Amino acid sequence: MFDVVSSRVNFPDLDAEVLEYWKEQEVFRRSYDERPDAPLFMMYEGPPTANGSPGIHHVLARVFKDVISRYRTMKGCRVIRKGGWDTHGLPVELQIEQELGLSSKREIEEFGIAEFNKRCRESVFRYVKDWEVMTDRIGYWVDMEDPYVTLENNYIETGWWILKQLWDRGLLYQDRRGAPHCPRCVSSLSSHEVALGYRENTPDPSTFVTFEATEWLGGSAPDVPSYFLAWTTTPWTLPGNTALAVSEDADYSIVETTNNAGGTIRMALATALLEVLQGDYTVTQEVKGSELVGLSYRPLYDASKYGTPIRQFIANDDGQTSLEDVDAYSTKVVSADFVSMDDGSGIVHIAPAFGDEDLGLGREHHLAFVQPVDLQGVITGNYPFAGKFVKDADPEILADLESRGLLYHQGVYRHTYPFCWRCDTPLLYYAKTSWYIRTTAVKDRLVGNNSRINWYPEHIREGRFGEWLRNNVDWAISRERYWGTPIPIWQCDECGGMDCLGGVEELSQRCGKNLEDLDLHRPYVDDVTWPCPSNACNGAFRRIPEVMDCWFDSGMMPLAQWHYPFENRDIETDGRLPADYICEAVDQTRGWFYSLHALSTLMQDDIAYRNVICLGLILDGRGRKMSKRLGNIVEPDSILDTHGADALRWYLFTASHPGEPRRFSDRLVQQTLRQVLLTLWNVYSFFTNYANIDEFEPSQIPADWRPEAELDRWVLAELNQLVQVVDGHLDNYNPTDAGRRIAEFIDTLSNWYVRRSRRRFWKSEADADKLGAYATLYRCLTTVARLMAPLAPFVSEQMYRNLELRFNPDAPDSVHLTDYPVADPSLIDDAIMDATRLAIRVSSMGRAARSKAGLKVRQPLASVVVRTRTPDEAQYLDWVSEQILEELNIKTLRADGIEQDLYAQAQSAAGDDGDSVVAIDGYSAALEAGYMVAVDANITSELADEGLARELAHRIQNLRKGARFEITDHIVTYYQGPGDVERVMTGHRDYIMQETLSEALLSEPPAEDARSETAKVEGMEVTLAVRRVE
RNA sequence: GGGCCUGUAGCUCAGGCGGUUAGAGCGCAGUCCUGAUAAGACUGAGGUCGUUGGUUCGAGUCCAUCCAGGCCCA
Repeated sequence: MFDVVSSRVNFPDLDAEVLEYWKEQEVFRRSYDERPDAPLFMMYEGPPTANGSPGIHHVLARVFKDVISRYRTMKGCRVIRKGGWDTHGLPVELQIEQELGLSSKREIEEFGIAEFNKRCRESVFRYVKDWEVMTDRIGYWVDMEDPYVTLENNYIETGWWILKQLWDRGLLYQDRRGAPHCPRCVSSLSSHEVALGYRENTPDPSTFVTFEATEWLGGSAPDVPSYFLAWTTTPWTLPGNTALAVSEDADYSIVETTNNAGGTIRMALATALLEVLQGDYTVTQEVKGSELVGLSYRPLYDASKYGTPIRQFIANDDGQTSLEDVDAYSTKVVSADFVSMDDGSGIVHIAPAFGDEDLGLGREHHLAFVQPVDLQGVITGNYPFAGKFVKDADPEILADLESRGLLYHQGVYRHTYPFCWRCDTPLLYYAKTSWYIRTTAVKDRLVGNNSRINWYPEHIREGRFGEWLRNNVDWAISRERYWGTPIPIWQCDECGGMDCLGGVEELSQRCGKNLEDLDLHRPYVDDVTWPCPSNACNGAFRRIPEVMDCWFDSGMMPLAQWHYPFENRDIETDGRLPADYICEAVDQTRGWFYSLHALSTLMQDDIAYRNVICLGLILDGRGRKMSKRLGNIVEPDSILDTHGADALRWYLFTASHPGEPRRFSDRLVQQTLRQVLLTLWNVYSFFTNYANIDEFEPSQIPADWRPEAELDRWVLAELNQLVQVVDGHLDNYNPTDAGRRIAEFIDTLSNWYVRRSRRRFWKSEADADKLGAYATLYRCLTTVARLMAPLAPFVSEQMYRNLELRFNPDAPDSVHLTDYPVADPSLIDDAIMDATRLAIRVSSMGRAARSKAGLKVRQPLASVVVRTRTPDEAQYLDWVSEQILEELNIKTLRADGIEQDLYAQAQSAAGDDGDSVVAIDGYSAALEAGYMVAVDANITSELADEGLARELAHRIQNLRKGARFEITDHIVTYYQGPGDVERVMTGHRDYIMQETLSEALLSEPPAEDARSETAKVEGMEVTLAVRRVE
């Protein structure tokens, strides 16, 4: 006997039962422990930061990771999926800063780095429990008992080893760059972090400033005051100006105009941008940018007069440049290729201490370097506006220039500007030293290796990711912060000598102490020092203060999760490198996808992953991005508690293709549940109910059984084709189309196979046809359960256990330990699939024809005429006529040539209206795409009686149902009504008794204990009643 | 400003190489069917397939332009 399956199912309860079963049976562990020789399939878990509760977008990534892993397991692989936690980084620090009420680095240091980092460490695991519960609940199988954790010493040590390799190869270097800098956090931000904080329509001063020329075209000093007109949105950088840049090939104009005081002046600016001039002017000369190059001008603020040190880029012997102190500086016009002719004046103010392009230009032309702003964004020196925060200094600088007649024009410019995503402070571009990995050295390999990665969707490879790689710049890996992997570089505080350490043992040797038990984090690692080994030097080696970008942490997980090379050296060859599969959302293109790719190209010159699904964003029901700020984040819990995990998973898989953004709402999940899972469940419930009544058991199916009945052959053809298609889709990392195809099959199975086969299950005799029906439906259900197991692991497990495991103690304990179904091509028969599709279509049209003519299906009709489009189809029609006649409740299918005639009549009656139903010649005819189905609208009294008999049987059935009788209960039926009822009850006695399991039809008032109902039936008042026979 | 993606019914989505009258589900209105079904069937309303051009005998599909939205980057 099968377990009784109620059609009322509570999926969340079912989930809990299955989870319990998996736990008892240790199914997940066994899915890899019990197949030591199976080929490996590596899934890398992109580590989440557990410093917040998981949201629905985390569920999305996790179920996509899971579905492929489960599929590969069923295909016979041993799937390694080690969990991981990302535990370092600014987000963690920010949270603790807020909790402690700290607002600057100074306050953190006063509070104490040791205690601060201790709080960071604790906070990271605060939400781990939530994550574990969610992960379990959605059926994501990942090893959470032995995860990799980026804060562990072993993990950090692998990072040190990697940096040491790069150091030895000259790929790790320190450089001064213009980097986005947050003056509140006093730290550079990575490009990834900058991206989080762009804000549109930020107003900034649009400032046109004049720089007075000390030399003019022709060489001598000008006779009238002459200026270069430059534009900036950051007046606070003007004290740092040491050059002006023009575009060599562009046209520039010298114009004559009057200044505010009414005097005549000359100005140079780009011809293309003359429109920025305010009043009347005359163009006196046109020149190329190249002719302006080399001309000198007076700085707006001569640094030597305002107490700001002056340095200058000097060429070294090795072709590099260094900054050296100088007493004075000259300022001149240089050429640069980045000068825009779209806005400004075509002459760009250059301050090497700030922008990165400016810095580059400074190096190239050996410009002076003036830095009048400190890292907190405060103006230094003795400028009139010294001591102010840069943005507050802006108006004062403008006023000062105005008073000196050097401000040509000012307005407001709205543009997109980056703010610190943590604290909303506007970022400053600030030239300072950072550590870099020279990824540009392997740029060609980055691009080349990328071509070997299978991206889903494919366009990411050459599009977003390829574009990013082709524009690769060196990776800034240092952060002037506290909670992160410390950079293992020590420097002598006297002579500046440097050393990079590649492991704890190496460090122990260097300092002469056993550091095995040292916490490798700050501040402890900062206490490790040793005397400078250089003979002439009395200094000490101290660690540089920076920690690493946490993207480096996650990018090194392929090696660090195994503590390579200190342990597990065999990962080089045993298939654990590279990953077969990773999956994250598209925002990881420049995050984890890149850091994995960059590090494996640098370290192994190989790809880090073979296949990657890049998920689109998950949007709310109105199509907006989910964010804490908008408060539209959907909590997975409420969805899981109402609809269960499979419904949520199924929805996420099938709603749209992985790369597309997807809208999410409770309603859509519920729709999925009803349409797919509930439909399947009801087929399953139907099957088990009747199988139990008939005492059918799987062992009754002969080993060499083949389907004979048309319906069976058809549905098994569909099933085997489904297996082929679904297997292909999953093999191709496409759960979306796999799920959609399964859903289609479930719909067909329920609404045609079972619908048309019901009588075969009901009938009392146990013949070969009935066994065939059971064997067929059994096979469909068990196969579908396995097919959908990777997508909907809970319901498929439940079905598997009841349908298969229960009867076969030798079967694997879980559907997830079974083999994925393999199609039997010999059962795939295109002809029968086409024929049945025709039957479904004709039936649909027949229903339309009946409906239009008011002929309800319960009323039998004499005949139907069908016109098909091709002779092949006429053949098929013959084949499936029985299905059609039964479905439409019609006696005969006429195929005596009448169809052509009727079709012509119907067409002319329909006129221009292509698809329609028309009444012609006693028929009601439906037309559609060249087909016609015409039903005979004539109802003889004999047919009418038969219809009434069915109507009465139907009413009796409803009474049975209302009285909650078992399907197999026998009854006595009472009836009272006019002569028509009496006649039909007598004339169709056998039919009605058989349909309703009545032992007697009594024309008398019902017994007291009978369930009774009086109603109008086709205009007649009829009383019907049923009583169960014990 | 640059790159990538997306625009098909009120909503969510299908529409292999261009080819009869562009489809499904949900929702709405109505009718019907049902002893598996919280389901299902039928009818109806709802589409200038984002715009404008082009290629073609023929374009939702191919090309170009523009518009709108999204993501990423400046």
